[in-house]
Amino acid sequence: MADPIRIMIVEDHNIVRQGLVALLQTVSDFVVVAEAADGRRAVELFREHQPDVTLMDLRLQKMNGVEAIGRIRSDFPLARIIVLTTFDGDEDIYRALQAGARGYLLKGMEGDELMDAIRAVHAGKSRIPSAVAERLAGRMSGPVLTDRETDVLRLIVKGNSNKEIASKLTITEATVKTHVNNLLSKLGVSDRTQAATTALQRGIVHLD
Amino acid sequence: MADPIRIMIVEDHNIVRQGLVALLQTVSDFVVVAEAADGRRAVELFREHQPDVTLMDLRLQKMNGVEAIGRIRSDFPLARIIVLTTFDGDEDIYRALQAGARGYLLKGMEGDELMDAIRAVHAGKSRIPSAVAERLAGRMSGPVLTDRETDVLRLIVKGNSNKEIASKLTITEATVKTHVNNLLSKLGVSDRTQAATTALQRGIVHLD
DNA sequence: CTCCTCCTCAACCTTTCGATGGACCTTGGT
DNA sequence: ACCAAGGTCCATCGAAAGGTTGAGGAGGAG
Repeated sequence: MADPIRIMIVEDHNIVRQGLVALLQTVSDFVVVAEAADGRRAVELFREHQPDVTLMDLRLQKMNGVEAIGRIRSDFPLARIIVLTTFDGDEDIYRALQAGARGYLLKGMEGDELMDAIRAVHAGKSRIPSAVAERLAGRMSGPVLTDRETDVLRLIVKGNSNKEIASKLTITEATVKTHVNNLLSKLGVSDRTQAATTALQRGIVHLD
Repeated sequence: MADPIRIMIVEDHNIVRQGLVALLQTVSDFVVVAEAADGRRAVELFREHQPDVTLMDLRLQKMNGVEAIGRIRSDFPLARIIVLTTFDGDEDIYRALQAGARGYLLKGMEGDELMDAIRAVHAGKSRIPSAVAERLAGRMSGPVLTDRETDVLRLIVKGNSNKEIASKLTITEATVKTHVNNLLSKLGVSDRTQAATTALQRGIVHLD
């Protein structure tokens, strides 16, 4: 038999992570060599163990999954990382793949698919389920928010008025209104409350 | 050795559920007798297997966890159910305990605590971590939204204007404004967008 | 019965939003 | 060098939202 696949698991919910470990240990050619509960620790442990495949959730303490992927890949460009998350919205999928993830799995999938994906990614392939790929395509076709618009959107979600946004970005309220207008049309909604909820739904911003 | 504790797991994410099963199987006096991926199935399987302890997530397809708990407890008042979730906000904790849950655990806790909780609840005790209990106390002290206010809040989160809300509830816009005003002061916010985001954060309503 | 809460509605006023049109500037392609 | 495009910026105006006060009816608790 070939060498086992050495796996690192990055997941902030202890019970879930321990469950994943137990699940993967039931497969003879998998061995979990490291576990991390947050992004910073993930980067450290990757350096130390250099696992064959890394399973990474995106919502993490201290450093989010996307940033952790980026840092790991900048040190180890061949790192094979699979995102394993509970669908955080189109935007997160896109950013994770941009950062260098080779696979993107949803926790709702079957354990078998997880095993397959680990083997596939370990063999140098990538693994994007069609359901995820479709969302990605949708994101591509849709309009992309500019940096400034994203700034404004983030402040809207936090409950700021246009005046407050203007103050925080040191621009006039009129300018904020322009950005808000562009946001609304790009997001396909008609007011800021809808903008906030769809931004959360699509994962463009998060509540912390 | 005593009889093993017969456990049912209700969790919509397959991978997480299978991980939990694998984790619990590592303990000799636990045996997982049923698994459900949604609330309806949970009620069916409880009838069929009548497990000693049920681990239940709250965010489920077809029937949410709170409703499933209520139905199970109406048929089996002695059912011992532990909520195992990723903190959905104060409101869900309250509703789950109201519905008859004996324990409320967060997925971020250690596996040991899960095992302890299962044994404690099986022995007829209850298990509410202090972190959860504090939030519960906070909820108690805070003002409680009326039914109508909750209706309005739900429609606000969906992005409806006051006029649209009035139409959908078949009341006048003036009345809607009254409810909105009461909502804002009860939630301690100053506009509807903040109301929407804090409602999501506190788990009073959910995005689907 | 009476008190209290909730739901309902109205009038009035102030502030905020959203829509529109146009300015300047940088960037990349011709 | 040019100009086309997109991003950021700003002003004005009508519409919507929020604040305030007041008030009537229905239903439950004491």
